Amino acid sequence: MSVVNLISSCESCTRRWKNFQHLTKEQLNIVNENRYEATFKAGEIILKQGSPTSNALFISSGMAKTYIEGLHGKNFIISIALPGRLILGPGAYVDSRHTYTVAAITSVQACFINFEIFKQLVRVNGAFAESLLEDISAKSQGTLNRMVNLSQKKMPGRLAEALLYFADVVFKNDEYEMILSRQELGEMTNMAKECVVRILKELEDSGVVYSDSSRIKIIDREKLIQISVKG
Amino acid sequence: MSVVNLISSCESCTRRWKNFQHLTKEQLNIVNENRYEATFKAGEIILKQGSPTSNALFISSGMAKTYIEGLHGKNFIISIALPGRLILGPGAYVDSRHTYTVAAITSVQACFINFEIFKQLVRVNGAFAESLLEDISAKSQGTLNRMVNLSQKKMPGRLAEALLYFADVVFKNDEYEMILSRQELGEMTNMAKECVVRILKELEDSGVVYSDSSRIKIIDREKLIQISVKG
DNA sequence: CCTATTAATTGATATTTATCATTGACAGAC
DNA sequence: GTCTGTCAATGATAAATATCAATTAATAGG
Repeated sequence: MSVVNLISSCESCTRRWKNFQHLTKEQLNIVNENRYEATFKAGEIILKQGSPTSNALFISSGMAKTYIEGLHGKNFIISIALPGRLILGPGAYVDSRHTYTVAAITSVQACFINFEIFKQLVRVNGAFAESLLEDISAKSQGTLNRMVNLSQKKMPGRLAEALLYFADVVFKNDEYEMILSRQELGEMTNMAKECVVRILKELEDSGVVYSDSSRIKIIDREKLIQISVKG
Repeated sequence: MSVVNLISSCESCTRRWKNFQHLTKEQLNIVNENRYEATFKAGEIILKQGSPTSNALFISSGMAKTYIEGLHGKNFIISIALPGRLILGPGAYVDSRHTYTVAAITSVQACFINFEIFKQLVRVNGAFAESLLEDISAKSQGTLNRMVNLSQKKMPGRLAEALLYFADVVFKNDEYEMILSRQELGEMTNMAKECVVRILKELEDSGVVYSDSSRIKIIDREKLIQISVKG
């Protein structure tokens, strides 16, 4: 990993976290002086579950997966980490440990911000603190929603949900490169990889999506939403 | 529900949320002046999912269940709400709606605190804000952990986990009154009620717990933990 | 271009879990 | 006390999902 800073300053950064708008110019400067950049190749681990939360992470380009290393060596993929979003597990405010691992899917340019500095800014800036609460709350609500869905929906519903997540959140397009393997798609939807293949095929046979091993195209969005919602 | 305040003030309250220690005397006074108490009978709904988060909730006595009303009328029990803990779903900072319903299991004395006031205190008091972040983060981490466990553990592991939750968190005792029905225990562990019955019987047959319909006694804690951890 | 390796696919089968139907136990209403 | 409804328990069965084994595609190195 290289350590050259490619972004000249937070102030001019186009991928800047929107919550930084609540900081004063001086405070943003403090952030800028306490960050460092690094680039990672696809497959490399950016943050490791259990390691100390010495930094908050942002991605300036590329994509990563965040996942919990669970029982019997089985992973559980939580989300796709994208540019412009704060990547900071709840452990930062619980046991000062990363709750999940973050691994690069594509080549990734990452920006690390000293967490003690970050935390200090939260303490002194009420609006910033509130915006962090909003960010964390949104993630927490997402997790609760996800937990209920994983519990109550059957496989087609869970997979449909994941396909829509990629279309709506990750790529903002109904046709996209499937950056996860079938195995990983299973780790995200709690399915065996063989089941992912089969249900994907069912969705294709019924004309809802087109899929080859590396590409997904949503053909009948309404129907896919219906499958996702009905469970 | 009655509206007589039984607790004279926050300052003297023995069930006070520990995070209030970060407030000044004046700030605690503001809280005190913007709260109201109410009592609920077993079965009554204290907060309804989807309704506006006009208040943060605390329970001064009794127990309640918090649950999400999910698909096809199926509930998902998130936790047992206990005295001394903040009950505020993430929706408060997302869409100003309660993320889950809270219903009294026993007779409950509740204390409602105006959420706008609460939020204002978060804005002006950095230490209080940080303590709220810690509280919310702990819950969020718990949810993530729960989601992974529900996904990766089989029924015996999930049920064992719930039994230990009651022993360790709710009652702090290895013998306790099972306040949830088999149906509800299933809503907590994502199992059909019949399966709860069967696995409870298996645990009893193997000498791990004693159970009758209303009581649980953990006999072999080590083995129960092992079942819970191994999944 | 060929080969080694990994990922995707497929079919057969086993396991896990849910549903259905029925019976028994218990608690509150009258 | 008896009725009545709800919850618990049990057995039989069905549905959902995982695993295993084998084959085929895709891909990265040499």
